[in-house]
Amino acid sequence: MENRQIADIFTEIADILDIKGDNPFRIRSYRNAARSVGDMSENVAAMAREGKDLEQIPGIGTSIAEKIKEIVSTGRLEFLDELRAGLPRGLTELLKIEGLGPKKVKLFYDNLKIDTVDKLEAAAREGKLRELFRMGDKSEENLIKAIARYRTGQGRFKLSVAFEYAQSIINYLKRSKGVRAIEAAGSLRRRRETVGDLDILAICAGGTDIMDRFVEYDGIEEVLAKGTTKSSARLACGLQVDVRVLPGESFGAALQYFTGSKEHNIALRTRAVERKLKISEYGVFKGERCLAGRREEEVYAAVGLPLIAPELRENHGEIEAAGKGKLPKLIELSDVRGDLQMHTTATDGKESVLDMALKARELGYDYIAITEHSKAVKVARGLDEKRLAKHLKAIEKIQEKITGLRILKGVEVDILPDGSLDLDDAILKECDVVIGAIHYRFNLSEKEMTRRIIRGISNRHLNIFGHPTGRLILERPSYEVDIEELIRAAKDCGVALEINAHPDRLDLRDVHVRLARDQGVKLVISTDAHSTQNLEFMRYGVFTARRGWAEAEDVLNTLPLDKLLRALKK
DNA sequence: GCCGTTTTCGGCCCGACTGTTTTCAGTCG
Repeated sequence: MENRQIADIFTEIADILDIKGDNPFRIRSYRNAARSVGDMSENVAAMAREGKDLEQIPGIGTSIAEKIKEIVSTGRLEFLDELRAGLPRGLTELLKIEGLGPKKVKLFYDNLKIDTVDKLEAAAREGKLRELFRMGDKSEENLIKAIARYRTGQGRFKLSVAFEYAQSIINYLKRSKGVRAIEAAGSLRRRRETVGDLDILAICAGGTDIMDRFVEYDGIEEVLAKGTTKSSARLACGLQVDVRVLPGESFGAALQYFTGSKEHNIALRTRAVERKLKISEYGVFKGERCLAGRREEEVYAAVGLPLIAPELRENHGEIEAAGKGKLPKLIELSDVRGDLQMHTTATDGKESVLDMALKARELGYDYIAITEHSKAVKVARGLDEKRLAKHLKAIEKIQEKITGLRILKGVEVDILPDGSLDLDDAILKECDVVIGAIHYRFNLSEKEMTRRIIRGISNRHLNIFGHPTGRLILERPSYEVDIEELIRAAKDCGVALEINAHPDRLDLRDVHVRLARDQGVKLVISTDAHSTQNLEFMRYGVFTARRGWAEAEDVLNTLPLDKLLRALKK
């Protein structure tokens, strides 16, 4: 059983209790438990079966631990069944509609027996909702719009997409009167792989026109709210953008607050309360007196902590680590000295080996590896042994034409369904870098897939396992694989795991990076570039590595060339 | 329902905006 399934059960419990108007703190406990389990890299069901102490998991106490055991052993939870019996199933779905919370869902259900999105829409269109307590025609109108958005399923956006919108809006807003500083906060600043909305913070002098200017931004489809300190709008692409204006003396506190995550902030504020302080988006206060707020560092310092990098702010142990001076020294983009996966016109890349090399040199790299597909990847015209041999010779020729950059001879060889490799050892031996990867037959059972991969990476010529889970963000889930067993096997085989930096992949993902790192498995960050432009994806891989607490020394392609080559040897 | 280096009971983060009111509940982040 996946952690996600267990988390979903607790979320449903929280939703139902919410609608019933239960104790809000009890509800929060279930939501915390859902998040905690959902974010775990270790399989909770397996932990339960092995008799491990579930109460060690943050947010899990006696009662919820018991419920997890029940779910794992019976596949059901009596408590949830009882809760469900009292309410129609569609009610919790209504909570997903923006602007609809538990109170209104209950109001609509109690008065009009509304328990589906369709019934809600019909009631709104017929003007029946406006007769209810504290409802009006405006509320109905907004609900109809929110239902339309819910139906088109606009949710989260890939980090790279959100990044580009944020940059464009910030450049536009910078030209407003009186803007002194402007920065994006939120999950974008934490570099989460997907972003739900943009939070843009600005310091402005008096008489600013930033909000007037913001609502005129030509990508905006609908203005949701407009005030002097906060405005919200939805772009045509569906992305919501919040802009907040703050006084300079609060900017650090606001940046801290709006960067989140919510869970990190709750933990930080709790720490403040223990010190008789209060943290809000305006500063750190002792009674009425403001102790800090201008800079983010001051906010953390006020509660006795060093600055915590935004990528770590998930309440995944970073506050404890900071308190003990044990924060990792996170890898930086400038630590990366080369890129170890890319494709050229020899297979499905768009540009030549020389063009890729020149661009890489421009980026300041010491080395790259050219790693074409093997023959199993037919759509990419993958190379067989003979064509690869010729290609390796061609790379040597091109190396003669370029100085200041080493072009490593590589290949991305497919691991076939039986775990054998798609190319003979004799040719793999000629390569400086051999990446193993999976590109087809994703539908094996977890057991078969894990066995396939472990057999594949056991090949003595294989150095790196590429895009280890095969997922495409928001498009395709990972194939089924026992990631912990895979990580152990990578360690045993001396194989590095790739953080594929392509913004559609980011694979390994953050929590698995951390798990691998904790086990002492080496990582590489590669762009999987299919064009010179794609080489700039490296930053997304570095973001992911940082979210996984990785330091430069965990990542092989921060090494100088000679050390890298030694490290790749098995 | 969870949690604890002052605690096993009594807390649990904090503020802005909307839409409905004429002082505030609900929702969001």
